[in-house]
Amino acid sequence: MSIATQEFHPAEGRGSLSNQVRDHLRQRILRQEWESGSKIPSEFELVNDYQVARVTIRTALRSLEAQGLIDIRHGSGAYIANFGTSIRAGLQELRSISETIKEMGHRPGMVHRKSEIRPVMAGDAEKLQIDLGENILYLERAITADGKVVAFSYDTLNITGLSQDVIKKISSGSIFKALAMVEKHPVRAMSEIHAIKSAKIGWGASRPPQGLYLQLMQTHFLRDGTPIMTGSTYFVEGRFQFIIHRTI
Amino acid sequence: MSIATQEFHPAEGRGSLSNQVRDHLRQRILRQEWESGSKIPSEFELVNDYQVARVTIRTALRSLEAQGLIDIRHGSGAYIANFGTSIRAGLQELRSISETIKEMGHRPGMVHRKSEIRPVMAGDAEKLQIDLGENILYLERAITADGKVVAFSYDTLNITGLSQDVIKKISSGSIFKALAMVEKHPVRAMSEIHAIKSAKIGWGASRPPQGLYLQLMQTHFLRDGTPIMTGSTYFVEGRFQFIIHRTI
DNA sequence: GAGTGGTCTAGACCACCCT
DNA sequence: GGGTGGTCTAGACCACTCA
Repeated sequence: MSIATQEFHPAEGRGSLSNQVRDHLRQRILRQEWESGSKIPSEFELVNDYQVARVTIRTALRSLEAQGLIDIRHGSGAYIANFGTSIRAGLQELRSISETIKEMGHRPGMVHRKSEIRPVMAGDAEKLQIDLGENILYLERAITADGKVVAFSYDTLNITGLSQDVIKKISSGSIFKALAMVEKHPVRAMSEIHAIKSAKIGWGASRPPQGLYLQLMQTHFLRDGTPIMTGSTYFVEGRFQFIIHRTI
Repeated sequence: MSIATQEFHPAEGRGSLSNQVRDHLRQRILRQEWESGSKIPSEFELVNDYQVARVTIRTALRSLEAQGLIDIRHGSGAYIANFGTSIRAGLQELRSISETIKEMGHRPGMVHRKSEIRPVMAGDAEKLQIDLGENILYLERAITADGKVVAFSYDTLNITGLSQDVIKKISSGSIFKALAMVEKHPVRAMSEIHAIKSAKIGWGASRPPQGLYLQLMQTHFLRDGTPIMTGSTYFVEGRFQFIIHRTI
């Protein structure tokens, strides 16, 4: 009948309505409002609860299915999927890694190893659509869960137009949060996926001995299509479960 | 104005209308009806050309964007993306690998190394939702492009209810084609993605010396939700370009 | 300001599951 | 046959781009 655990208040500037519904439902799922394997309310019930069109509910549900959180069965309903305690992420969704780690019940962390402003290199200049010689911000970071490294990230940011204050925040804290402050939230990314084994990637004590990673080579874009960041994130094989729901 | 290169005839049994439109547009793109970087017709023009609703056109275009074939810019239009000659595949789309290789202008091939009927093992029984002791079809295949191996595949098929004839076809030719004959087309798959390095994977002369692969551990499902096949495909790192379009 | 893509709505019809 | 998901339509309004 009613929306449990917490009210739903569609808000300005929090993304599309369907994404707001999706995020609300995701929280309800991750807080275990429904047991694993059990059925969530039907689309018609959700339409009533959230007071939105059915297509909007469906878009949200499809997205949750792509994240591996629910399993939709034609003519029957949508069921909570099994997703133990491993940190699971749907690949087609652009989300903060730290946010995902937190939602999955682990303690996220971030260690900045290097952050420097220097002229852009040729390949990155093309990807960021800026002129050679312009300054960029280069970052090397490690992302941790419960103190253990899950990924190493090497990124190049287009900082033209950003204030010193914002650049400082990016260099020390969360990139996404700092960019959000100045309305420069990345909304999409094109990624290439590779397997890589190298002893040159990463640093520190919790660097995996075998040096095996799932590499996401990506460029992030703002709403207006401007590239804002390009680089590679190396996920330590086995510490992060990437899933993908494939359809015809 | 009109639909170039070839007529569009929506047909029964060829999937949803939006997928038919998507496939028709994909062919037009891959046949280079438009130059790289140039603009394709607007949504309103396509609505007129294909005589379908705008939402249907949009669904098709979004799918092509996810495949990395076009680049959609708000307020401006959809443009043909750059995708050289490398074999590129969008991960979220469930397609025949051979079909993708062919469409990208290469010569696909398949080498069956092993195919045997034997009792199912514990892990696979659970994934295929069948009882322990039931017979399955186990396959080991190599997928080639221009004679060079791009992937090794180890799969277990649920063959309950399949005729000897169909099983024989599966064992020697294309799984998808054989299953399509008996209306058992897989329509979706849940995949886990891993990086793996192992000398035990693959066989033959064109096995990569470094043994580095992108592993897709997947289970395929029929339209009614029944699992039909489970297994792993190991893509030789560097010979297949997997991309993914990520959005908020 | 005209053109274009982004999103949402309300309603319709169909296919499928279950009892 | 009633409930549920899958798809499509027609129309609306908004945000963005570009001349």
